[in-house]
Amino acid sequence: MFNQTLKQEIIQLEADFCAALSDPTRIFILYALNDKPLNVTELTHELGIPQPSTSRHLKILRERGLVYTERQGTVITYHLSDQRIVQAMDLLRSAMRDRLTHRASLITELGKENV
Amino acid sequence: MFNQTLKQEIIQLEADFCAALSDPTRIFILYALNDKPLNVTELTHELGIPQPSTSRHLKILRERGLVYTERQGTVITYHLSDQRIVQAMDLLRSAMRDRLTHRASLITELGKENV
DNA sequence: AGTATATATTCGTTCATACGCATATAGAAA
DNA sequence: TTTCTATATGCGTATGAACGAATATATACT
Repeated sequence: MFNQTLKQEIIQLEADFCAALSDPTRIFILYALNDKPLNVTELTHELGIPQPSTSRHLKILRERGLVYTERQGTVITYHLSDQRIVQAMDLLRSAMRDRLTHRASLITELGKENV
Repeated sequence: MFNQTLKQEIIQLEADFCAALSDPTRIFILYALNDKPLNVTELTHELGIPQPSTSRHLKILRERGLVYTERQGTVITYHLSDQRIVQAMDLLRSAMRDRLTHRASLITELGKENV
């Protein structure tokens, strides 16, 4: 009962975390920040989208703790909060790649059979 | 141009992958399947939700390649397709845990200051 | 063919999310 | 205070996801 509820809450947090990752723009942002910290203006140029869009995506990443900020005057620099986030993305990416490779080989085999 | 488009498509795939993970029920399913393969009826009982809901969540996981199926008669058993999926989730979970721990310690510090 | 069980799909609704556009706030400098 | 730059937020809309309830499909068995 208590543990059950706790477990559900943790899984909900995990789902929220993943929801933050389920948008191409935000994934791009995370990889960019993994390279080096950037401020909103720099990110906006990298992304080629309106500045308000960048800010809104950053807000989501910030609220869920994937990034943190550092202020110098009016400029706010965003940092990736944890290396493990990108490590996890890389794991998913490699699993995805293997899946596509496997599917491709199935199609190749299918082609041979249909000759 | 080509590489740019390709990169965007890969990131989109990655986002779809993460979207599959951004639901508590599906996370629960993945952890359950990591334990051992289960059929739809078994999963439905584990989850305590209507069977059609289970099927719909499984469809999403299946379409994105996170799970695969094996049929014996009328029974369809679902398997986790790749260990790295759960590994990635565990990485995110640990990053999340550290973030919460850190936040908790900040609150503790704040408490001391306010005495 | 007829029935029973396992799994999948459809429909309608409700709720969340993303975006464009405009505007608001915050800090720095004159 | 005014102005400039950097960043954030509000509003309206359009698109997508989740769910309950009902129903459809598929396989096995008689």
